[in-house]
Amino acid sequence: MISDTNKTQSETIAVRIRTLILNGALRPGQPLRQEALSEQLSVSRTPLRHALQSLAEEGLVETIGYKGARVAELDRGMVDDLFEMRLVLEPLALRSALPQITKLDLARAEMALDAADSEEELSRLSALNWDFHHALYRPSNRQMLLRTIEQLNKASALAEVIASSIVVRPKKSASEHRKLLQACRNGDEAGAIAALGEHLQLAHHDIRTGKD
Amino acid sequence: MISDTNKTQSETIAVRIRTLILNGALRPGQPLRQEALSEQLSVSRTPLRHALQSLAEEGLVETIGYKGARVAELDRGMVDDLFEMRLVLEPLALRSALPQITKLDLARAEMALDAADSEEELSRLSALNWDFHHALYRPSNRQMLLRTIEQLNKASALAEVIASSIVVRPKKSASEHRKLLQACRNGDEAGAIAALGEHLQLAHHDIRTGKD
DNA sequence: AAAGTCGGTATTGGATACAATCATGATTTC
DNA sequence: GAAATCATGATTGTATCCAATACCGACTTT
Repeated sequence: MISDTNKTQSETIAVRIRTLILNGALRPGQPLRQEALSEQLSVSRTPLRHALQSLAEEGLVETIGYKGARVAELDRGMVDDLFEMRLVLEPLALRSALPQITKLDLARAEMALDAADSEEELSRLSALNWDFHHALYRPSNRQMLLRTIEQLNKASALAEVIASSIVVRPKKSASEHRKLLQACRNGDEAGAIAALGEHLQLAHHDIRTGKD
Repeated sequence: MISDTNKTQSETIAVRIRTLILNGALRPGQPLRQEALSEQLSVSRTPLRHALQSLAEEGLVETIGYKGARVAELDRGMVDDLFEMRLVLEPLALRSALPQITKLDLARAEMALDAADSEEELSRLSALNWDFHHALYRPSNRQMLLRTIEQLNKASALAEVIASSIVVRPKKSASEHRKLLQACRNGDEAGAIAALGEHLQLAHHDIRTGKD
């Protein structure tokens, strides 16, 4: 998607750490020592700190001044918040996008679903999950809305990891996604909105039950 | 509110830059040279870059790899997004907060309003504006929701600066705020929600018309 | 013996020096 | 003469070193 030419190390490092978190290698609550991480990832502490800050603003890690950074812990209330917000914002984006959606967008969404079917790694799975949703919302051309939704999706990905609901989710998620995609193809706005709402509520439910 | 003891310079610098932006000293689109800013604020470039990154994640500045940072420019579509999101999320927070709101919260909200009446500086005004809204939403104890709303409010503050609607807004805003506060005092949920919706729509309208 | 204080160590935040990247203008080539 | 290329300057990103702060244990004092 984005050219790798401007590979500012801070960003690549942020991606790698995000991967570690979403794969469960770094568990929620675990402290992130700068020196250890920097040598493990073979970079200086400077870009590492930038990456940690980025992830902090994303909500994946919590950082306290002079004390350090930890992988974020999301309690049930936070997860409820996340999905309640997604449940009102994402239909908004979808409704705005549908009239302007192109075959290319739909193809992109389908590609993400196909790739997800044969993907095992959790971080890539959640990335593909976002690719799918993003493909459907992007035609709305509403940057601010999409930005906020993206943040919520990333945080949701962490919630799924915490809930360990990823073992069962992908299969169910796939069929829900297909149904949503089909409705979009048919230009069935009401059906698409309904499918999206269902999908989000099911995901929320599975995360809640899988949690504790 | 928060103890100043942990005054990590990055944060204090971020506050100062945010102040400069919200006061109009740094206009949207204006490039932010690291070296110039660092010597102007009497700090090294290291904490300055952290501050810029924070502001970037907040949406007040845009940063492009290896090219630099600029004060963010918000077009009409972005402003529309901001207020559409606020219009659905803030009533959510208010409704959750009202049942648990205390006299202390109401007093805090009123303090913010009183202080705003005699405040001239734009950045402090927008800070007080957020203090007021925050006081009403905080009892909901919904961290994620509040976090998102706070981001949207900060971006809205920048939008007001761009629109230069601050000259007229405060007066109107004040009465709207008073009405909202009174409804909260009376435990009138429906009235409070309505007042909040009105307030947001009026603010949105004024920013749109004042813009271009 | 308990509580508070003082010092040592580990870890983070900041300053400076260096490398990588981008932009601008001159120069060369067709 | 126009376009492409290369070199030079400006600006950002990164590494290393130093300072500030927090954590922890021993010691003193009552």
